[in-house]
Amino acid sequence: MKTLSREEVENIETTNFIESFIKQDMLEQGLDHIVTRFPPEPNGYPHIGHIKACNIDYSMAQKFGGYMNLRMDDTNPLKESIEYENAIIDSLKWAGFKWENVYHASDYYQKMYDCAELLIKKGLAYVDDLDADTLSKYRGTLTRPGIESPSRNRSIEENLQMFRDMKAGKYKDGEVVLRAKIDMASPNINMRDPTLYRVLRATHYRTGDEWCIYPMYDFAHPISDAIEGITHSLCDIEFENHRPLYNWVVNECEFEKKPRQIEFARLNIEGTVTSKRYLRQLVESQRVFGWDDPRMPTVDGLRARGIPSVALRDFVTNVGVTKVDDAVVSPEMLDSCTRNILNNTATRVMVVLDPIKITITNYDGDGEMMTVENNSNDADAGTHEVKFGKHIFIEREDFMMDPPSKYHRLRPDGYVRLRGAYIIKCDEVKTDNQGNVTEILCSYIPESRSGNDQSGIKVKGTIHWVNADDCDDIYVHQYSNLIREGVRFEGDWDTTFNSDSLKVIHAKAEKYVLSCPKGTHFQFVRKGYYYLTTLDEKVVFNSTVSLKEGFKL
RNA sequence: AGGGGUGUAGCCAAGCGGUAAGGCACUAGACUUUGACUCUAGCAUGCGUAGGUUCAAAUCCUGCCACCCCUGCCA
Repeated sequence: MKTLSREEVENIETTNFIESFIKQDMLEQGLDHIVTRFPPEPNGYPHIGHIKACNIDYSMAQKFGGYMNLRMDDTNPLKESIEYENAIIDSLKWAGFKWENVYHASDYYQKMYDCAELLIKKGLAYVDDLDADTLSKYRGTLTRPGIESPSRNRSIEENLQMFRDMKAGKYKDGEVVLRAKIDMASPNINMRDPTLYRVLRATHYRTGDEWCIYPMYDFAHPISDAIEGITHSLCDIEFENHRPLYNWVVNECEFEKKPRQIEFARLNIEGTVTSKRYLRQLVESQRVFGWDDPRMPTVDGLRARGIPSVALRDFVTNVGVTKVDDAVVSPEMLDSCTRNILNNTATRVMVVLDPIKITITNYDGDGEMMTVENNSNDADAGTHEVKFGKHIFIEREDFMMDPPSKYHRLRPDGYVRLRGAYIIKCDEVKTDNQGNVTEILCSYIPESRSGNDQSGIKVKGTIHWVNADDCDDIYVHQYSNLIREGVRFEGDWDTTFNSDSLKVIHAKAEKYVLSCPKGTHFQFVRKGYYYLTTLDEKVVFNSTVSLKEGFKL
C-alpha cells in the first residue's frame, strides 16, 4: 500500500472539491493514506454511471495513498443475486479498477445487530409495532413535524426483548420495525426516528435463511464504512440529506474512527437513460438483445460496442467531479475520448459499406499486391497486403454525377486516387432506367502506383476500395440512440423507443480483415471505428463511433 | 416549521479578493495517399439577478430568481 509523507500531501495539487477536502483532512489529522470504498448494490448490471462513481473512489485512493475496497451493499435480499455481483466484478475488472478487498454488507450482519442492541441499551432505539401506513402518516410532511409513536416510550428491557424476538422470528414480516429515537420534529425527515431494521423472510444470496431481520441502508452503510476503516465515504448527492443520520449512527454506535461522507453529483448523459428500472424494461421487453446490447449504457454494452476501457475512464475523468446535480454531459465527449484512443490503436482496413462496381478497363494485371500501413500514425503497427484487380467496389457516396465544386471524389471524367493503389479516371457511367448508377468504367494510370508515382497527376481525393474478386462478405451493425431523435424519454418506451436504432449492413471487406482475431478494433478507413465481435457463421462488426466528418455537402 | 443543495460560454468545468484555466462542440487556415489525425488562430468586458463592502469582487455581505433532492419496512 502506498503511503504519503506530510510533505507529499502538502504538494498535491487538488483538482476538485473532494480532493480539497481530503487533502485538508489528511493534513489536519496527520493521515498518510486514505481508504475509500465503492459500494454497489448487486441488483442489476453496472452502467457508465457506476464507472464515474467507482473512478472517483479509485482515483482518490490512487492520488492520496491507500486503497479502495469493493463492497456489495447487499441488505435487500429481495432484489439482489450472485448473478449481479459477478456482473459487477467482471465489469469493474474490465474497466481497469483494482481493489484491496471484496466485502459485503452482509459480512457485518452480526456486528450491525450488536450495534442495534447497543443503541437500544442506550435508549436510542425502540421497537415500533405501528403498522406501515400509520408509521408513514406519523412521519409528518415536508412542512409539518411528525408525531411520536406510542412505542417510543417502551422500556429498554422490553425493547431489548422485542428486538431479540424479532431476530428469533417471533414476528411476522412487517409486523414490527426497529427505529432510532432521534427527533420526530426534525426539519430533516431522515432524522424523524428512521427505521433501522425490518422483519423480512427472504433467502439472501449469501446468508441464506440465517436472518429474518435485515438492516436498512442508513444503518448498514455507516457501520460498514466504520468497520472497514473507510476514511472518506464518497456517494451520490441524493444522500446529502442522510449525512446527519450517517454521522449519528457512527457516533452513537461509538466507533472511534469516523468516516467522512462527501457527496458528488451523478452522471447524466444527454439522450441516455441510466436508470436501472428503465434499462430492465428494455431487456425484458426484448427491445434490445440483453444487458450487453451495444446500444445499452451498461458496461457490458459499451464494451460490446468496442469502447476501450481507457476511453471510458478518460471520459468519466474529463467530466469532472462537482455537486451540480442537473449537469448533463454531451455524449460527444465520450465519442471524442473513444476516437482519441482508437486513433492510436485501431488497425486501418478498407471496407465498402454501400458498394458500387467499378471496372478498370485498361487493367490486365493479375494479383498485384499493394502494401498498406496498418496505422500511419504508428510506425510500429506494421503493414499488410491488399490485392488490386480489374473489378473493384467503391463507396456509392464517393461518386457523384453532378457534384458541387468542392467535391474531391470521383465524378464523370474526373480523377481520384484509390488508396494504396493507382489513380483512376472515370470514363463512362452505366445507369439503369431509373437513373441509378450500376457500374462505372474507369481507366487507371499505370505510372501512378502508390509509393512510386511518376504520373505528375495531382488529385485532391483519395478513396477506399475493395477488390470485387478478392473480398469477404461481412455484416456491420450500425447503432444509433435508443431514444428517437427529437423526443425526450419520460418513462415510456412505447412512445420513445427508436426502432431504427440497429441497422444491419451487408458490406465488403478486404481479405486481411478476417485474418484478425475476434475483439480486434478496426478503423474502416474514412468511415469509422468498428469492433469485430463475431467470427462464427456470420462475421459481425459493431460500429463503435464514426470518424469526424470534415466535409459536408 | 419546512429542510438540504446547485447556478461561470452551446455542453462539461477550473477559479477560493488582484482583473475569466482546460476539454467537448463550433469557425477559419496549414498539412495530408483517411475531407480523419496533427498543427495554428478564433470563440465569456462576462461569472443566475439586484444592491452593498473594497483601490480592486466570479470570489466577501444582503435581498431576490431559477433548478435539483427529501415525507420506503428500497439503496
